[in-house]
Amino acid sequence: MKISKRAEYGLMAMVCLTKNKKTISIREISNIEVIPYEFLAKIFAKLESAKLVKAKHGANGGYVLTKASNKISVNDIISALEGNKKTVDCVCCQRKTKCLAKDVWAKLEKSLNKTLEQVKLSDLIK
Amino acid sequence: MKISKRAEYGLMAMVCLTKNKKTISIREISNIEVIPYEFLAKIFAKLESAKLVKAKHGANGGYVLTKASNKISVNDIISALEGNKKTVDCVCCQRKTKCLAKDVWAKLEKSLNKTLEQVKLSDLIK
DNA sequence: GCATATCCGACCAATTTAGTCGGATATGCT
DNA sequence: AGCATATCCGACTAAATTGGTCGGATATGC
Repeated sequence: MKISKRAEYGLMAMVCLTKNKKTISIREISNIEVIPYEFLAKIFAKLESAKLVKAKHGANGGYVLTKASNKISVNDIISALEGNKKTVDCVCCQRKTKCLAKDVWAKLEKSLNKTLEQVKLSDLIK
Repeated sequence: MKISKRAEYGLMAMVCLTKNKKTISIREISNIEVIPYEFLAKIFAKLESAKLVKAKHGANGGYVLTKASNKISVNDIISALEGNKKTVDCVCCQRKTKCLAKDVWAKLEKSLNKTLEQVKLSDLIK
């Protein structure tokens, strides 16, 4: 039950992006936040395919947010970066044994999403 | 952001224990729930040191709950079994960079605990 | 056309997770 | 007492995941 470095770095980078407003390159973010460059590049690839950021190739290029920072939630970012969507894929369910444990995991995931949904990027730069 | 098999099996086993009321051996639970015996034994070792179950050695031995099933929450079980207490140990905090991300993780953990705390073992056998 | 960017996939090392094995210890039953 | 049945305990291992690296292709501004 741990958040990955990928997600953690991703959030840091997104906050960094929010602060800057302008296009900023991975190289710069990598320097500012002390995140391994290549790793950060992969993170941004995912953020882009989730349409949270937009790339600009070539010199003076980099990334910008696609939306206003108060329209992007932490949940958007985490879900884009965490590979495993489900917190549990319940073994007992696969077995067709009636099991209320499933409901616990569903509830857990729901409350998790809700909590992260409430926090917007704009809340993190104050 | 995934619950471990250890925790999942642990919850299943605890539900099993709740249903039975009497002392039941790991071997039996292992058969009923189709959980590898040796692995389950290790899970129960942890549950015991968290004082959620009590062991009885020797023939006709096994485990029993130490408390009423409505006094044991899913959170008790999960925390006993999940090694990593913190969902994130924030890199930016170690760097003394002011960072509001930390608050997000704290909030996340809090809501997680709260959600799991609300569900008692007794709720899962209805 | 060159420097600066993103893009993309293969690769790798360290850690964690899930599971195994062997044996010690405790206890009920005949 | 002796045996079967339990928990207990630590070392070990295989597979998966995570965090990170490398090389090169593609796009763009100056």
